[in-house]
Amino acid sequence: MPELPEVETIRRELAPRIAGKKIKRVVIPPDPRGCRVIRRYPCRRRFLSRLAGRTITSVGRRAKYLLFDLDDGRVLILHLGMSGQLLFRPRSAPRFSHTRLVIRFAGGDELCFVDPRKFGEAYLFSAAEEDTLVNPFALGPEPLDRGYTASRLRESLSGRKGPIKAVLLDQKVVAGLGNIYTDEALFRSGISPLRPAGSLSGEEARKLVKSIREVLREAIRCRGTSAADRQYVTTAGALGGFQERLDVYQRPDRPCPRCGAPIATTRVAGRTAHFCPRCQV
DNA sequence: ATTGGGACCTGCTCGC
DNA sequence: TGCGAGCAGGTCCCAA
Repeated sequence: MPELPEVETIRRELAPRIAGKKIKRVVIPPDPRGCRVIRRYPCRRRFLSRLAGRTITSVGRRAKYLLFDLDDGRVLILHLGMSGQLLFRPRSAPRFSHTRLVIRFAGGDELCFVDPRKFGEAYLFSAAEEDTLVNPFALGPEPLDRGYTASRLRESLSGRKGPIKAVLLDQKVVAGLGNIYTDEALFRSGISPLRPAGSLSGEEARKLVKSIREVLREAIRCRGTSAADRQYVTTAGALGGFQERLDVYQRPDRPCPRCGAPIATTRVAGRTAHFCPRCQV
């Protein structure tokens, strides 16, 4: 499940390889069952023809979204959804199954968007839209930005009665966290995923922000988490490394690394939450 | 306004 | 061995 560290890893790999490259053509392979990868754009043909001939000037990231800035002022935005992979390779290689979108570059390389579960999304915003829709996805603050502080977090938690994990998963509150890193950050800060969000003390909010930042930075250093299903890979198809360092995520019944109690699971906001029932209160 | 749950998807695992 | 049920979850949408 690509979350902030996985998307950032992909961005860092991609930027030096494709910045300055010219797009020859963008292709959507035929899919008899239909594919809705292009979102909020009225015409598929127009979407594709607008990209042909453009040069990618830089590759950015906002939360879990990859931003490809184009030389005409537009920006191509990709979200990997649940199962999305972006694979960079020579065009001569045989096409992967579940390929939803292919960006072919002048010179022969291509970037393949492979996405079995079809939750991935592609957007094309114009310069004018960028001006007016500064934040088209209503995303909250980036947790790794300097301006992201405990008081900022506490402000957004105040009065909220929902479980803290559900609130952290809300991209309007803080942008870029998913199921893996909310579990890991809550474990590190000793807070139960079920705690009412508004009940966190200032000290707990401080610890939580510190844990969120630490776990995200470590995961980026490890090039992301390839969990049990191995759905996340880097642009070269390599696995990440942070799965070796997970304390609680996908470790039910295994001993808590801090106290040895068996890791428990529960259901929060429709997802499985993993936590230590002794350390996290 | 906030919160919970279903829909969207497909591949995989599990139990019978 | 085969089959269906259940599960995985990021985001959107609707209802309470």
